Amino acid sequence: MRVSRIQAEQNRQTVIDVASRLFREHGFDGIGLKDLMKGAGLTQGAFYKQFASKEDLEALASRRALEHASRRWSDAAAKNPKDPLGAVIAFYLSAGHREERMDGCPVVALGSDAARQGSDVKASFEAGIRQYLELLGGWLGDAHGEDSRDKAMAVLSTMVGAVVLSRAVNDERLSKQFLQAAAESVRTASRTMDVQPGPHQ
Amino acid sequence: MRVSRIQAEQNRQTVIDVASRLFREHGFDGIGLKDLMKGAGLTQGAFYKQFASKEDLEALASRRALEHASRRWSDAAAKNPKDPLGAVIAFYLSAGHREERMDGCPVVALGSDAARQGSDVKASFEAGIRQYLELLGGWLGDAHGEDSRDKAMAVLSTMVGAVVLSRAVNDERLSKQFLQAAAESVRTASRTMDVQPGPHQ
DNA sequence: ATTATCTATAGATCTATAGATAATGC
DNA sequence: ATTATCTATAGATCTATAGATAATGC
Repeated sequence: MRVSRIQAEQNRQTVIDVASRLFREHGFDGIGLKDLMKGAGLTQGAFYKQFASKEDLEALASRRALEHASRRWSDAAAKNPKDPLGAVIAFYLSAGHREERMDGCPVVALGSDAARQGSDVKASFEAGIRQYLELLGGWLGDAHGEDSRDKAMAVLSTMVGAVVLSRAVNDERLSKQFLQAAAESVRTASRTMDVQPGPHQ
Repeated sequence: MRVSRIQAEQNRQTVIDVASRLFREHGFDGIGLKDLMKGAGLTQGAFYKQFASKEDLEALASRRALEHASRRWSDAAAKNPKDPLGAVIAFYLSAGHREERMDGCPVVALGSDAARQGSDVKASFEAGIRQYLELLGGWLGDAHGEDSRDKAMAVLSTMVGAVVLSRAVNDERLSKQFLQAAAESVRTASRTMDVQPGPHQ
């Protein structure tokens, strides 16, 4: 029954990957250890040799999910260096992203849940959110410092909120409108920054 | 053990009120029927004479929570008719609202959870969200129709996203910045509307 | 007679632990 | 000898139902 240390480590990574997807799909409280382990091809008994508790895995899986998410932003930006923000908006505020809860942004999928969790889970979210902000700040006119950071925070808020709202309603038309209105608003806000240095300095 | 029809109806309403708060605090999956009923001073056995299922109560409690929330917006606006949007922003994007998960905006507290629920819960959210939009639209320059609706959707997205993000991080400073940056952004967006009719029309 | 609520329970599931097993790593 | 995983289980909790009880409503 025992496997090699390398295999064990790979199993551990698989569990984290699987959990990062299944937590997004079902919520932290919506899926049990048995099904999480089954998703990685293991049984529940193997869990506690790898993780201290379910909460431990929640924090690790959140970190993993947010790392993937910000890498996705970087990748989209790299493919469209002329308009990195536009590239990110194009997929983030799309119906496709709205539908892929399991692989989509973890802030949208688990943001309400994260607010109820302990500081380990929140630390994972905070690290990922800071990464989002760093990327956005770089695309929103980098000379202004404070100002571009505030703008990045407002833009991230708009993006996250729009997808949360688009997933919380039944009406496809209304749902789509949230995504489109947010995209329009973010584009306008970023253009305003380019043209006009703003009140600060 | 039997109570009057009037008392029974009041008990039912109490259960819905209690659930609207406890679901926001713990999530739909984070609290059981036993504790929900105990919160209303009843036992679990009384539940199924009043509600068809837990999901049924989830939908009713969501509707109740959103009704209270949009009434709170109306009340804040009524107390400050010169600047209704400013009044709503002042409490919605405050540290106080961030802390009161149990009584705060249900879209923030349960938005991620709602995305995983059935169409009854989503219908409750949709109705409440439409009410939010109607209020916002009225405060964002009413002559433009389509345009003010898009603006309302973007503003609501920013507000919801900012509070979700402010609750998902440990760092108080970062958390507060999300609220402040969103407030600044929404104020700017609403001012832009007043001064300038926009590209449409 | 009806019925809102109670106690009790069925049956499933949850997190976590214990002990067995079999392959690794020394 | 160590240990990653397995089966099995403890003890708690979950949703939902059954039957008893006692007060209402006719």
